[in-house]
Amino acid sequence: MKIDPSNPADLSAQIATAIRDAIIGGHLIVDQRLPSEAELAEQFEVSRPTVREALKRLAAQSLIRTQRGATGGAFVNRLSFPDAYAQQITTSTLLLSMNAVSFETACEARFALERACAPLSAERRTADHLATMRAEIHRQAQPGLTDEAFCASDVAFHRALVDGAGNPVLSYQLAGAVEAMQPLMNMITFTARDRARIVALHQEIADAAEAHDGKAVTAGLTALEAETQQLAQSVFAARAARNAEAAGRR
Amino acid sequence: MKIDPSNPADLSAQIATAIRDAIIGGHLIVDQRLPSEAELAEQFEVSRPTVREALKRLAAQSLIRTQRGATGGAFVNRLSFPDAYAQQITTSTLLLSMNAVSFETACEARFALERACAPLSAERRTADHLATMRAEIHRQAQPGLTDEAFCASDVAFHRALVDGAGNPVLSYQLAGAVEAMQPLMNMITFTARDRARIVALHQEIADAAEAHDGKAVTAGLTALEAETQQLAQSVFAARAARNAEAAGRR
DNA sequence: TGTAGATTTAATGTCAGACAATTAAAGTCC
DNA sequence: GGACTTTAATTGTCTGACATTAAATCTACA
Repeated sequence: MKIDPSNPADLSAQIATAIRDAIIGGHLIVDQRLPSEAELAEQFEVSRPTVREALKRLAAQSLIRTQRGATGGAFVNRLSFPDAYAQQITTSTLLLSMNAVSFETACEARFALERACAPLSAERRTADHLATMRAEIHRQAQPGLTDEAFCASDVAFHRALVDGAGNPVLSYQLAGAVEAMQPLMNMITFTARDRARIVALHQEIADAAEAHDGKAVTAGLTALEAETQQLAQSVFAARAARNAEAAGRR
Repeated sequence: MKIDPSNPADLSAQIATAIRDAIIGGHLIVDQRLPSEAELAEQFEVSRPTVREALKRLAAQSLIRTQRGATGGAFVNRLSFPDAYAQQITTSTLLLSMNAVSFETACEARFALERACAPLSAERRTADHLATMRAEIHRQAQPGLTDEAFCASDVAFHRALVDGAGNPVLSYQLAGAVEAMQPLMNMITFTARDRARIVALHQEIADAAEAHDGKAVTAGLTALEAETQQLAQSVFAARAARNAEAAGRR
């Protein structure tokens, strides 16, 4: 494992890449201890701070963990599902917020992916998943709920639906799609009538899931997508009109 | 923006979190320059190496980029789709390889997600996407292709299908699901007959996409999933039998 | 002999100060 | 006014040191 000192890239980036490749390539296995920082510095012929910067890069991606003390050091970390969820969500959220992705595009992607889970979830959902969905529906129907709380409950409902598919890989992939929508959804103000329509559709979906009717779950999601898209469109149109009017008065 | 020196977590981790939150929360906007390392060190009341470690953590997640020179410094980075793809793929790949996820589970998730793109792709695919799919099918039919090359072409085919949906968010989400399967697929040896069946199904899918027939694309993917699952099962069963026999001889 | 406590040791975490490399801007000369 | 030089600011890297942590080892005493 060597690095190229003539490479214009940072030494710490090169070292991080070298170690990352070793992990991905299976040369370093889970829970294996890496050489100490001093040893790595010697191996790569750089100073300890440079090695440390490389290790911090890897730690930021949950590829390694460090322990202090006599038998401490850096260890190859088993990337857990929760860690992967978290990374997936921040990446997706930032991607959407920084790239002027239209609500329409994001919403379409989200519901398309969610429909992918519908048949599996209808088949396999447990009583637990169903109970979560019902509980969230109940919360959503309460008056006086803030828009943010309503959105958060919406996310919880959909996560329960997705988790019902009993496929952790699917849940992981969907986490980003569902959670990253939340900031976009928070831009919408929901009237009581809007909420009632959404709650009714959630009810429909939960009923279909209870009846193990995958087709009906899919249909419910499609209706919910249409409802959401339409709602967003009208909210954005109203906002644009208000802005235009304000500009006219200036 | 302050940190807690009594917190047991690394100072560099705390600083990285503080800056990350500022970016996510919109207090730091894209292309904005962060204070210089020296200034950050003063603000947070830590040394420059500690600040640098924090910045490297953020750089590892593509949240910032750094420039040397007089007007250089750390800048909030616009998370590009390619960057997000790359992160998504490494995370997904590691998640699968480190967590003993069964081939069955991963395969199910992949095809479920891909079916989510089928109707959209059938509707919107351009001639370009179709051409890519045809080209990959042609490559897959060539004799003498290594298993790895066959798998790589398979991935390219499916990416073209997914990209055909014309939704970058969808493409991004799928990147992980499709690419992360490749290491698992590479564990399979394909006989000529296996390949022929897969190529035939790809042909079917491409034809359906050309005819804008979303249902047929979905059906093709479902058939391909069944084929893949069955193939994997028989390969793994054969391997297990061989191992058992070898153990018996010992 | 066994165990509780003290000591040692090896590792990461942090700091201070310095120099090198890079790059844009300011200054200078023709 | 344009080409060249100088300057200044910033990141990249190095050296050496000390602080902190936690396991392993040693020691004293019952």
